[in-house]
Amino acid sequence: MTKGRSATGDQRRSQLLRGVLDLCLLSLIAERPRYGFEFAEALADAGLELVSDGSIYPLLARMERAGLITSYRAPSPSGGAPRKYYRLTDTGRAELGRGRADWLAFAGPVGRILTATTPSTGENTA
Amino acid sequence: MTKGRSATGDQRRSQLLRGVLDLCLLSLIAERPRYGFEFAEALADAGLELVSDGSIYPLLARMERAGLITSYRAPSPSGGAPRKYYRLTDTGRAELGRGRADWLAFAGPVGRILTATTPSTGENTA
DNA sequence: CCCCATTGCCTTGCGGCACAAGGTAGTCGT
DNA sequence: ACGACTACCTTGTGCCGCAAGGCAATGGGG
Repeated sequence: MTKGRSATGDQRRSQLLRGVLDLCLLSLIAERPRYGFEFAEALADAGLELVSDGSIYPLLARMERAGLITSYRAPSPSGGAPRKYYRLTDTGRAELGRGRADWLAFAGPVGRILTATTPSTGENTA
Repeated sequence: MTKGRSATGDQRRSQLLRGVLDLCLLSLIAERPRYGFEFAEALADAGLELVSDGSIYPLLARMERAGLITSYRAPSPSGGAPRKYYRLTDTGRAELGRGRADWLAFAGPVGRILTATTPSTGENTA
């Protein structure tokens, strides 16, 4: 119990990921070609430890179908099944640009709303 | 002619709202008691013009059922149907505090991922 | 008085998506 | 051969924002 995130916290994080997880993957691919297992690790490195591969693979498939990314296979250097690497298309790069703008246009106002109030736990003057 | 936002952009914004819309409402209520119609307006003022009342009322009902807020009715000063005002409970205030922390712990890493990449592939969007 | 515009609240059906759990396949050490 | 590990993919579930539409109360005009 000490270690785990609260159930409600986990649930909120799941919801928060929506609409932005695809952009994160796109952004990570933009740096260099990546394969599935890498993403969860990279996201955890960035501070988002919660993303399960059951969310990532379907999303990658969707994005490939949408023409945002392409894939190719390569043998795993560490032994095991071959990896499936993804890289960006021009369409994907454009989408990433739009998405970044959308995120900024969203996170700004939200942050303002959430911090604009007096965050005191004191009594309200109702 | 499109009226400004693209369909895909609207959809992303819908997804982005998840997990944070309840916190925004909570935060707005924390300032002072509010009624339904006010929220869409307040969110638009903050820069989020997209939220429809079909999202807000069910959410308010859910939060009331969860014990985060309470409601009372008061006649409308501008004529028309009576308003239903909401105010925070202690539980709601606690949830708001937790939510703010969750948001910060989420928005930070995401912003870092989305801006950390070197957009070296070709042009720079300066 | 009746009608209707305005204000305000609520419901239904829909669709997208993260997730948990489980399954498949390739490679290696023993 | 067998298990362990790496890696990829699928299914079922539940949440929640949204569009569209409907109900209730108030007040003004014909």
